[in-house]
Amino acid sequence: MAQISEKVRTRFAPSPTGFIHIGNFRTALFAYLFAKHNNGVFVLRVEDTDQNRKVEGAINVLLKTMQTMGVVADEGYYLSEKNKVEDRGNFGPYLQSERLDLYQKHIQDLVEKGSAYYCFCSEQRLEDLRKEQTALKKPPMYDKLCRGLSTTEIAAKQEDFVANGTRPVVRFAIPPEGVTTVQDLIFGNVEYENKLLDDQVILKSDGFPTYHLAVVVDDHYMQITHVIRGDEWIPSTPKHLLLYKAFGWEPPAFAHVPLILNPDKTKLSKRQGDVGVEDYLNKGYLPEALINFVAFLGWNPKTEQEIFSLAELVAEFDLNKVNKSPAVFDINKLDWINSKYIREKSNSELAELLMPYWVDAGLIKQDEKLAKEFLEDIAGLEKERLKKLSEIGERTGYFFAEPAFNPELLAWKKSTLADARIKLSRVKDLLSTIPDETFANAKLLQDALMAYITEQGFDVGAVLWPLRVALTGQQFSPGPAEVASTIFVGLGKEEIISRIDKAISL
RNA sequence: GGCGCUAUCAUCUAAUGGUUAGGAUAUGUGGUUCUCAUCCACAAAAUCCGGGUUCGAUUCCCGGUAGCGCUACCA
Repeated sequence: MAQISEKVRTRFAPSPTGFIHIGNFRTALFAYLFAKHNNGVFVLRVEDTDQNRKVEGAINVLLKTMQTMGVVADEGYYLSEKNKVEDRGNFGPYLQSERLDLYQKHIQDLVEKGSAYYCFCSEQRLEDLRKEQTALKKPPMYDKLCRGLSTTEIAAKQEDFVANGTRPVVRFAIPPEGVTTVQDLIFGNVEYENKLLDDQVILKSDGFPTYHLAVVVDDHYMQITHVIRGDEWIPSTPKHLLLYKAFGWEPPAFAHVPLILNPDKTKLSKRQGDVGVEDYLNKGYLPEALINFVAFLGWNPKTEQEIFSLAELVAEFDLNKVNKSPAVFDINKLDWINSKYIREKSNSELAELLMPYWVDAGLIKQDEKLAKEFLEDIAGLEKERLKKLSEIGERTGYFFAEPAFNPELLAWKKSTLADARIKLSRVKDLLSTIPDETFANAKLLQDALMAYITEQGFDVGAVLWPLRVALTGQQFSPGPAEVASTIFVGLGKEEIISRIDKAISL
């Protein structure tokens, strides 16, 4: 067991697949929070033992995502200031494919101790065996055929393999009897009968170790004190424990985190929407919102506070408060949290965040220079309406191009189109008497408008509705004074007058 | 098939051997309002089923059911 005085070391060990699954990210976040809460170290190591699944440039993407999320490793891989993949720490290399010698040495060690053995069975035999077992409704397991091979038999088979240019795999010899108990910080004790555990392959024929061997060796040498990982690993944990025992090592503490589910309660998968952290980032969910949301899937502080910064999470996080039951990923709640964070941004921060989405929507050209003030004003108007950044395009098109709309829309529900036109021309007259300083301030402009409406004894809606539609072409939008003031700032008073003229003559 | 895990409103969850089972999101209604959004108020909404233990079980135990995970030379 980990001593209290020992420095906590946790790790995130993704495979380089090119994106970070939201469930993996949450696990990484928990590992990070736990380490930081205990003044420990958070390590990032890359598990690339499956050469078939290797994706070019994946580590870069991975680190970039971690960095924008603000969850950066103290040790292992990180992204340098020049966006280069670098590593740091005393327990490297942090890429498993660069640690092959270490694994092979330990596998050899196990073979010599009799805790592991060469297996010469062909894939065909293994497949047939599995089919047969399944047909008989028996659990598919390796039948340990090679476990009893004599030294001379092994030598002979080795020779055949060498002649064919192939290599045998190595399997871990599970003790035939006894019970292995996983003591999990979240799930409690889970018992497994050894005889039900399969003799797992630990060295593949391509010379790479499997996950099971590599994870144990690495966690040991990297001095990981708490293995925090997804709960799909619980069933393999007894094998890992037995491996620690075979090596004569003290195992770390384990904390398995429950899964994240689709709304239909299946394991969160690509088929039912986005699963990559990158996907959500691209849609305009803010990193802090994503972190806040994901942290609350399976964990909560047991108070009524729901909005937490990363620093607050570090202060509050406690593995004891992690639930055992899986949680459904509820996009509505994410939207709500995201909109809360959007509202907390300053107009200028928000305008900057919004820029790529305006470009994306074709409203602003890549290197087009627009008045900062204009964009900030627009950002301010939309701030409390946006659920995610990507919505900005469809909401603000009228600021960048004259709106086209059906004239019928000009008619307020309690009035008529003809009346709308009359009101618009009256408003136009009024606006020509209003000084620029008033235009520049939405509040003052609103006051001026209201004063006029009251003085004339008009219905408020009979004036504001058509004016708003004339300016925006939209059924729903921010108020006319706010919009007019923003148009004034970005496009000038003439644009306002021209839109009103246009609406009158439509 | 085997092994394992899980089970409170639609969703995220709180709480408890005795409570009107609490909050949040989403939903609905009303207020504010030219519209939308915000904001405010209100409403509807849950302890999977069956046994046991107990004066009393949503809570503890057992069984069932359901869901999920694992069952690879993938992680």
